[in-house]
Amino acid sequence: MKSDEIMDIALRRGFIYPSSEIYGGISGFYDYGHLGTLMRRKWEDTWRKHYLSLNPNYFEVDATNIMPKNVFIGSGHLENFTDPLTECEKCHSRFRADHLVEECLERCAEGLSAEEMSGLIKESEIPCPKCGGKLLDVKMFNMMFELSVGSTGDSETAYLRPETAQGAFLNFKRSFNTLRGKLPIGLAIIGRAYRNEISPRQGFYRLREFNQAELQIFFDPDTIDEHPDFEKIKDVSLRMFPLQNRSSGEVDEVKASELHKNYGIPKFYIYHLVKIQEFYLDKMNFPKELFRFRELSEDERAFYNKIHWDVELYTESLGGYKEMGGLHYRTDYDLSGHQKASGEKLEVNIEGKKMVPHVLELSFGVDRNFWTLLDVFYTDEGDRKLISLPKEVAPFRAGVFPLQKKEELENIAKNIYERLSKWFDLFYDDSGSIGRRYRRQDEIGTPFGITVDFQTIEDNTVTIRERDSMEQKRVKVEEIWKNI
RNA sequence: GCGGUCAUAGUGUAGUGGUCUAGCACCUGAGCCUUCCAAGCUCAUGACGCGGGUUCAAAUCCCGCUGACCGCACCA
Repeated sequence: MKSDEIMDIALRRGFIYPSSEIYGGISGFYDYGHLGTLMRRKWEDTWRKHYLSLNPNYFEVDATNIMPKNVFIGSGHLENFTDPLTECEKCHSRFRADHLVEECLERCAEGLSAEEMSGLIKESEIPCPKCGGKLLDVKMFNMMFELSVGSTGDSETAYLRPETAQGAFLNFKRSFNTLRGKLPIGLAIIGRAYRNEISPRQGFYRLREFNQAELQIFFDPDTIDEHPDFEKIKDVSLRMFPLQNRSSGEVDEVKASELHKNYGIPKFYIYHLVKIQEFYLDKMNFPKELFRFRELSEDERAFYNKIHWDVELYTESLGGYKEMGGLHYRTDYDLSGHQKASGEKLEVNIEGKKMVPHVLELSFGVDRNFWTLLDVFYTDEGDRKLISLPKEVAPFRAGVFPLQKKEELENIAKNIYERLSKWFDLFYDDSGSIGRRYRRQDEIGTPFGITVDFQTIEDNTVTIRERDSMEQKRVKVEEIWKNI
């Protein structure tokens, strides 16, 4: 299976490892090895460059992973991130208690406490939908990791953040002021988030501790149907998978301008769809057939997301199209929620116009994107395994090799390695045959091999070997940097 | 959480109570050879997931834990 082959390389070469492995590991947690760390950092750098350059008023900020309980009352996570579960006494199947109450009693279960739901289930004698057995008391299961901050006597309940986004909302007011009161402003956060999944499956896809890269754009809702650069992108074809295509499975290619005209999606939203697609197709080189925007139905999306399309990539090892990110129009849900819960005014005043800005969220799961790069670009040619990673995200840009282990060649090669290392991540290797060393680099996605041979001594040229074609060309040492 | 299957070097595996001081292949390291694509030769490193039990004796049988995989449920 492809996921086994990728995991094999990942473990053997140093991309990812199970966390706390020497103690037996822990489900849903992975560590990054030396190659994985290089690669993830490069993915994040590429992400930064791409999304922060969309507007001079977009910046990266950073926020803590631990936040006090009240934050999550304001954000709605304490209420909405909690699932009421009930278990069957007989067959031990577990069910969402609120869903059962809604289905069986045809009443709204929103806002009911665990006790109220237990009472309703007992009164109405709702049986186990599977075996008809008796259902036990409802227990609240919250997906957030709970912590107590401070010494036990006066400790305060806090949580590990379940998404990086909250940091941007909490810092909105100060950021807005320090960035001199302009809209739109964008606050990006790249960092860890935590969800206590009941049972994480699919290896690296659903993690309990994971990395997110998110950009929260705060804008004036009256301007949602305009974008200064819309003209430039109006003819771009977007790969859309709207709700009505669910049964056919077909992806429509729709021009940005038509998306506006025929589907009524606002221009500000469309502009960012275009930029996201550009990131995946042009920066990450994914074949366009593997990419699509998937529209979410009302019950799939969070209630506060007014418009929600997921970014999906076809990932063989994960069994089909999988969510890599999303573009969420969150309205003023977050800022208004925090304004209400904190008592702090989060509305802004621009030239006499008072408003709570609306939020467009670009949200990406870093680890999933990382895994999918390995999946999509991995090829087993039989006698050669390679990962055709785009050079921007490959852990190493090039390998530097002396053709043979001879001092006169090694000296030149080491010298090239040292000089170019200021600009590129390189890997120096002088052991084994030259072919073996090329193959080793192919397997970890290194795009180029720079080889010092006997001709180098005479005319100061080296060969540069390209990973995918295995073709070589001879260039002057001073011009290597232009060719890799 | 439940049910099923499983756990031996970095990876893939052999091993069915004593022949295990745990075999093999690939990988890795040192050396020889080698003027560009996994060649060859020599040598070397490295493993029974963790904890308990049964037994004269456990990689092997039993129990618990942890983890992986597959179903069910869960997945703002």
